[in-house]
Amino acid sequence: MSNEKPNYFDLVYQVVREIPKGRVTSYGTIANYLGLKSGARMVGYAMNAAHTMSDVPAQRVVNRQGLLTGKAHFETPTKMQELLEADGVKVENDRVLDFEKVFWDPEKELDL
DNA sequence: TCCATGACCGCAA
DNA sequence: CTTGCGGCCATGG
Repeated sequence: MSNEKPNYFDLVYQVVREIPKGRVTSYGTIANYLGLKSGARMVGYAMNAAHTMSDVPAQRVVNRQGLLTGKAHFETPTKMQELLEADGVKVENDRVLDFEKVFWDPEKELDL
């Protein structure tokens, strides 16, 4: 029988893990890359579960505006910003600076 | 088993 | 220009 259980969570983790250091992406971008046009919500939900994973840099995943919407879900509300700055991404007022420059598009950069 | 919510995004009025 | 609503999958009570 086809046990094809497409765990979208796992798919999201895989993409997030491929995010290069110093780069960030958005939920919708990942969702779109996986084929979930409007499944951005589930991507964010997957990040919530990603807390149990250590290989999933959820701090590199922000919303479409570059706002650290999920910073409140980290160990500390400032942990996300700290991690991003540690990666070389500058954050100001819970927002990623030069978001367009650090933006990472899997379809363009990972698509080989 | 059913209902409601969630780290979102896109479109319409 | 701003505001409001629907849609996607999964989890919890």
